[in-house]
Amino acid sequence: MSRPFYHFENFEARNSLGYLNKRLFTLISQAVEEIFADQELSFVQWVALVSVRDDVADTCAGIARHLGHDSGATTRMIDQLERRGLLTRNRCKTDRRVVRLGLTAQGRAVAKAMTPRVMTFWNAVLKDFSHAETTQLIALLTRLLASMEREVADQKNGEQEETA
Amino acid sequence: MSRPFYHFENFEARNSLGYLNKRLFTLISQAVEEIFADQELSFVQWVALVSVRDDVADTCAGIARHLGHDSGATTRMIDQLERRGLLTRNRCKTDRRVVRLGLTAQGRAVAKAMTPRVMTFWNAVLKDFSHAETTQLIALLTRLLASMEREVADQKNGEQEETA
DNA sequence: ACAAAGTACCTGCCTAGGCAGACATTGCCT
DNA sequence: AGGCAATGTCTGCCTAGGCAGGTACTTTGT
Repeated sequence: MSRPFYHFENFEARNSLGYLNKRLFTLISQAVEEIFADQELSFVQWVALVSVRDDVADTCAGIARHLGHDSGATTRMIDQLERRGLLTRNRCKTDRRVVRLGLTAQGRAVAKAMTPRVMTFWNAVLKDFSHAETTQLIALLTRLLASMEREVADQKNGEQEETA
Repeated sequence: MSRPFYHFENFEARNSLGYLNKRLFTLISQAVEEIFADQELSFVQWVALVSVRDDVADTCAGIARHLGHDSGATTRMIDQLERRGLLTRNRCKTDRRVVRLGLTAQGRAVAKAMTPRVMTFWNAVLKDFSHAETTQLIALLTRLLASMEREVADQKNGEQEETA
């Protein structure tokens, strides 16, 4: 364990990863919802669509894990995508608990049409960043994410030991 | 404008700032709410408290801007903090639209008691990061935030021109 | 073979935050 | 002075997501 980074002198909002992340999340959400507004598609719905297309997740539970969401909320989100004909549900034959998701032709078309919009948006936001800087930012965030996942897992284990 | 960073080959979830930020936000929220659970305090309530204490914002509207939140939601959040005796509302004498916020002794105590918890948490998450890396991550995120704010402002101006 | 635990899905309930609208007050501009 | 936009605050209404519970199914352990 290295010397702690935060201490009472340097710990303030502008300097805090929590605050920066929260603020970024709010702004990104607003901007991205704007991008999808004419398709009445939300950011998480788009992530769900792309996840299914790219075989990252093909079940409700998988998408919920991927997004770090509640499985109940995910069911309802998928309901909407299904109702609008962007994807289909199919009860799995070999494991009858599972409902497998698949894109419809329309779902595929929407995902394809939206991708360049999102890319253009991000390239505009990143226009003053060198590729090296962007790459490094992504690398650091990826490490932070992994570290957070470990931390949350540890918290959970701690609780289980307490109750045991 | 530099060469665009994202193109069809490298644009995927694990690589996307939007996805990374969203995922981090979810995990950070869970972890931080956990930290405050015994005080029945949420992350945004804590930010509000600290904002008032440090003179970053002393009105509902100011806190709403600071957090990038809706002013209606902020009113209700402040209601809770007031009801629990952590801060007070005072109608401003010179500008009678404004309600000035101030911490109570209890609010000050809570803010003081929570700070080390949050610091400890972040230091644990960052234990595998050198100070140089953390500093750079914060710097990059700060630049990204500024860039996002410009982008959102531009979007808004664009809309206004359309309707005009 | 069978009980127990775990997993996937779905449903009601609750809360936080966004949006639109109302009101009071202030500042600006003619 | 008088109209009018802008600001701060607050209130209903709506939606998304968390939580708890219930059912169906599968896996694991005895």
